[in-house]
Amino acid sequence: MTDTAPRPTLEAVAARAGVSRATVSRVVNGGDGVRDVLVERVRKAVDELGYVPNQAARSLVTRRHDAVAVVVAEPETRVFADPFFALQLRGISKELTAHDNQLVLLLTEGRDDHARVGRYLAGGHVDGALVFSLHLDDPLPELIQRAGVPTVFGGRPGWSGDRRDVVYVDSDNRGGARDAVRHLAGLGRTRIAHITGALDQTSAADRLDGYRDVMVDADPRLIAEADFTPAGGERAMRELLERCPDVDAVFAANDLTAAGALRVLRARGRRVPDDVAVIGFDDMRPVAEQTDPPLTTVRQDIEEMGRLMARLLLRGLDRDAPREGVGAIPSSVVLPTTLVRRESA
Amino acid sequence: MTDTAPRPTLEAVAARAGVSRATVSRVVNGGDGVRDVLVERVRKAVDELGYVPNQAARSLVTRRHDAVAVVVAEPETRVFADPFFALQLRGISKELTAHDNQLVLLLTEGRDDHARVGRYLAGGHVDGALVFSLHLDDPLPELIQRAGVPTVFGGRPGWSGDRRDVVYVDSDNRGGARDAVRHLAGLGRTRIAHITGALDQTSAADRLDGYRDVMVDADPRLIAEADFTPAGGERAMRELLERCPDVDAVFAANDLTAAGALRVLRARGRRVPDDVAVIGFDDMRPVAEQTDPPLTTVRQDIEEMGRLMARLLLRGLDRDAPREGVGAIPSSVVLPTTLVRRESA
DNA sequence: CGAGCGCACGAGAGCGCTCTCACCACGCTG
DNA sequence: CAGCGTGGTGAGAGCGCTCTCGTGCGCTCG
Repeated sequence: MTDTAPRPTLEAVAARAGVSRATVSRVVNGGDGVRDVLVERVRKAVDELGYVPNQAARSLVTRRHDAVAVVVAEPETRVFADPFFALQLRGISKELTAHDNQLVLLLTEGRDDHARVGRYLAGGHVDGALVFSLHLDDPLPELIQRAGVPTVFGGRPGWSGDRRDVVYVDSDNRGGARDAVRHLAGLGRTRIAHITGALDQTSAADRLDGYRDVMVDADPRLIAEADFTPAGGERAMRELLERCPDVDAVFAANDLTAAGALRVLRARGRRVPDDVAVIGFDDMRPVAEQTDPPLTTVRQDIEEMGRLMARLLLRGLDRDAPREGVGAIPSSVVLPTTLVRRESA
Repeated sequence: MTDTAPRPTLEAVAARAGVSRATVSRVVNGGDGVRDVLVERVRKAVDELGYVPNQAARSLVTRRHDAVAVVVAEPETRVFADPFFALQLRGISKELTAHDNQLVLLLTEGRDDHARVGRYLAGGHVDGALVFSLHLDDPLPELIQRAGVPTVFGGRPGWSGDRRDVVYVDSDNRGGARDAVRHLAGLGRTRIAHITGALDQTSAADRLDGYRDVMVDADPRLIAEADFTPAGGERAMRELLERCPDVDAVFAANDLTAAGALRVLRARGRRVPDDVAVIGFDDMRPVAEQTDPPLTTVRQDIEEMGRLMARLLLRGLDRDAPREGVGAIPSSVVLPTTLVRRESA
C-alpha cells in the first residue's frame, strides 16, 4: 500500500519539449493544428516523463467527467439472484471502455439511499446515468429524471408510458411471450398456463400481457403468480397442478422459474415435454442448458442490451453529435427476442 | 436527457451568507472553528442555493478522490457464472458508501485491457484499488502493485507467498476443506473423493491442500479436476464413478460443482447421502438449498469479505489513522469458515 | 512589391476549491 | 495599563488544466 509519487504536469512536459503548455495540451488532446515536428517532440517528452493528464483539473474546466453512473436499485431483490444484471453490466462496461468512459457503480439499499444517489447525480460527478429500476413504484427514476442528468433506463420504467423524453432499452417482452405461447399452441397444447414474474416489474407485466394476447379468454386459474425465482416457480407449479390438473403446457416468466417448475413436474411424475411442455424466458445458458430436459426458451441478448444502453447514453452526451437526422436524439430501443428450441417444448 | 443547469459555487454561498469563501469551505467540511451563528447562516445559504461542492475542484487541490477502483480480471471466466462476485461487490459497495467513497468498476477482458487498467490506476484517478485476481499467472496484480496504488486483493494472489506488503482478504479455504473432509470421515466414509475447482486459482488449490491434509495417503484417482462450474462437476463425477465405483463421499470445491455431481449421482441411481455423501463449498443459498437433497456445505461469508476488503483499504488510505498499534498498517485477513449441515452429508 | 490572409503557436485568464497566513478583536496576565 | 496569547475570520495564492485571443510568420494575390 505505497503512496503515489508526485506526477509530472503539463508545465513539466512543456518545459522539456521546449513549447508552451497550450501546445502540449493540444497534442495530448489529439494534436490538431500542431506541426508534426512539435507533435513528435511533445510525445517524446510525455513518454519520458510518464505524463498522465490530471483528470480533476481537466474536469474542472471542461465540465466533463468521462464517467457514467450505473444505478442499481435494491440489489437484494433480484439482481444478485441471477446473472441477468451481471451480463448487462458487462455489456455496459465494454461499451464505456471503448469510449474511454469510467463506470461508477451505485448500488442502493432502501429508501435512504435514494436521496444519496439523487444527491450524487445532481452533484454533477458523472456525465450521465444508466438506471435499472426494477419496481413499478420505485421513486428513484423520477428522482433521477428530475436531477437533470442524462439518463438511459434498463427496462421500461413503470411510469414512462406517456413520457416521450424517457429513454430506455428493453427486450420485446410482450412479443417474446406471444411467440412462446403460440409455439405451445402450435404443439397442440390447449391448457397453457403462465407462471408470472414479479408483477411489480414491467418485464413481468409485459410477458403476462403477451400471454394474454394469445390466450384471449384463458382460464384465469391458469395464471399463477411468482417472482422470477426457482422457489417461486416451484410454488406456482404446485398451485397450478392443484387447480388445473389437466394443464399441458407452462410458459414461465424466466428460466429460473421454469427450472423450479420442471423440478416439481418431475417430482409429481409428469413427463416433460410429453405430458407438460415448458418454455422459459431469457435463455440464460447455464440454467437453460442444465435443466432436465434442456429448456426451450425465449432468448434475449442481455449483454447487447447493456451495450446498447451505454451507446445511447454516450450518443446523447456527445456534443458533436448531430442534433438532427438519424441517431440524433436517442430514443428508446426495444430489442427483438428469438425462440430457442431445446427439448422441454 | 436534459442538460444540467449551472450550479452555485462556494463564492455564491459566501455572498449570500455574508461571509468569505474560506468560512463556507470550513462549514462545508465539518464546521470546526466557526461560530455557531455563522455555521447556521452558511448552512441556510447552502440549502437555499442547493449548493453541492464541485468534486473536481476539490480533488484538484486535495489530491483525494474519495473513489476506489474495483478491478475484476476476466469476467467471462467465472465471475458471471455464479453470484460469488456479486455478493462481494455488494459488501464492498456498502462499506464504501458508508464512508462516502465511490466505486469505480473496471472489468478487464484479455491482455490489452491490463495496460488500460494499469494506466488508469497509475493515472491517479482513484485513491486505491480492490483487485480480484483470479488466476495464478495473471500479470495484473503485479502491474497494479507496481503502479503504486494502495491495493487490497480479494483472495490470496498466487505470487504473494513471500510478499509481506501484499494485503488480501480470503476465506480459510484450506481449513474449511479439512473440516469438510473430516466431517465425511466422521460419517464413516473411507473412499472420499475430491472434485477440485479451477486449479489456477488459489482458492481451488488451497481447498485441494486441505483435502490432502486429511486424506494423507489418498488414492490419487479419488481426485478429479473441474472448474467450479456445474458442467465441470458433472464431468468430474462421471470420471470418478468410472475410476472408483466404490466412492462413498465427495467433497466438491464449490456448491455449483456439487450440484452438478448430485445430478450425475442421481442419474446413476446412487442415493445421497446413503450411498454417496456430498459436501460443497460456499453455502450459496439459492444453490445449496435448492439441490436435491439440500446440500451440506462449507459456509464462507462472502459479503463480509467484500466489506472487509473495503474497510482495510479505507483504513490504509486514512491519513489520520494511527501508524502504530492495533489496526495501524492493515495486514491480510483470513476469515473462518463454518460447516453447514443439511441433508447431503 | 505590398496588402491581406490563414495557420501555428504562446500568453494569460480562469474553472471552483482548499489551505496557509495575516489580521483583528478580544481577554488575560504581570 | 501595556503586552501577549488565542480563537475566529478573510485575503489570496495556487492546484493542473483548457480555451480564447492575439501575435508573428509565410504565403498568395492584386
